[in-house]
Amino acid sequence: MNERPELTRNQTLVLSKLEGQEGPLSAYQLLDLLRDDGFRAPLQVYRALDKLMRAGLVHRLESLNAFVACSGHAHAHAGDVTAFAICDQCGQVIELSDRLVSERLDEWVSKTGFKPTGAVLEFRGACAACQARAA
Amino acid sequence: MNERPELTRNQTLVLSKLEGQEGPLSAYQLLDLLRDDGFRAPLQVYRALDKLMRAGLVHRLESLNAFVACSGHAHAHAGDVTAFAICDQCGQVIELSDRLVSERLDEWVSKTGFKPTGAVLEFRGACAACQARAA
DNA sequence: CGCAGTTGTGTTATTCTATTACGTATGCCA
DNA sequence: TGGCATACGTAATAGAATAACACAACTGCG
Ligand SMILES: [Zn+2]
Ligand SMILES: [Zn+2]
Ligand SMILES: [Zn+2]
Ligand SMILES: [Zn+2]
Repeated sequence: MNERPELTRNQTLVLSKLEGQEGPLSAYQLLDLLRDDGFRAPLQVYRALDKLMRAGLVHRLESLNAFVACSGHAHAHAGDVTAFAICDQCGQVIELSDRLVSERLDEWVSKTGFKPTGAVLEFRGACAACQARAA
Repeated sequence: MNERPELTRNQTLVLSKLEGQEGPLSAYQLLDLLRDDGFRAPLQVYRALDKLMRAGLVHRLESLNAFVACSGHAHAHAGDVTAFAICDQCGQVIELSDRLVSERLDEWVSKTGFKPTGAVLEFRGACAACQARAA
């Protein structure tokens, strides 16, 4: 479905930093992590992120102004909305995708006459591990 | 439920600008609109917005970095999640709130063990009027 | 081959968004 | 009166994203 396109050096570097990370990273955090690899300006990061997002390999978290590597198994979300559960304690992000939920949400919103083309669905709270830790 | 607290002059000014507007406004747009009323610095806007958001009178749209006056009738959303349908053509924002949808979403997310305390739900697309106009 | 079109790059500067820090004023209540 | 909470004004700074310009590499094509 979403064949991994050829990635350039910069794109590969950005993606690998995101993949080697539990939680999301901001563009400027990425920049700092990539200084040793020759990155000098924000635009180098943003351009790579842009490509990676269009390829579906990276997601942007609007409520954090940060980016995370896609964790969808075999790249599940084809057309379905993707939701994110962001733990405010440990920063971990869980990616959720479900055909049925997508359809129900679409239906709900469409009732108003609105025709959605995209959605931002981000839940904030505590992941299972952090709840256990707090108990 | 959410009795309107006493609002100060600055808070009243910010709220009235938002209420007299079809779509959302950024903090800096608000600042510009309020120069004649003596506003000089972003912080004056942000502080007022902060209070207004905590009072539930204003919402922040994460995907736009902008703010909109609450349009909930009689202040419906007490505990329920609020979703926003943002028209990318005309900028109008529709506020959606539904007990059943809230519960279903909560259920869905909770299945992973995640315990949500808040949510950002923003749909992008075209409102009914703009679809008609495009047809 | 020569050349246009596309994509990626590097650099600088600028814009837009949000917060920190510091000082002041005001009302409330012990 | 003194302490506390809330709001205010201003300046400086941090953080996020884009605009503008120039160059390199690759592709497809006449
Ligand atoms: Zn994904
Ligand atoms: Zn956690
Ligand atoms: Zn509302
Ligand atoms: Zn519209």
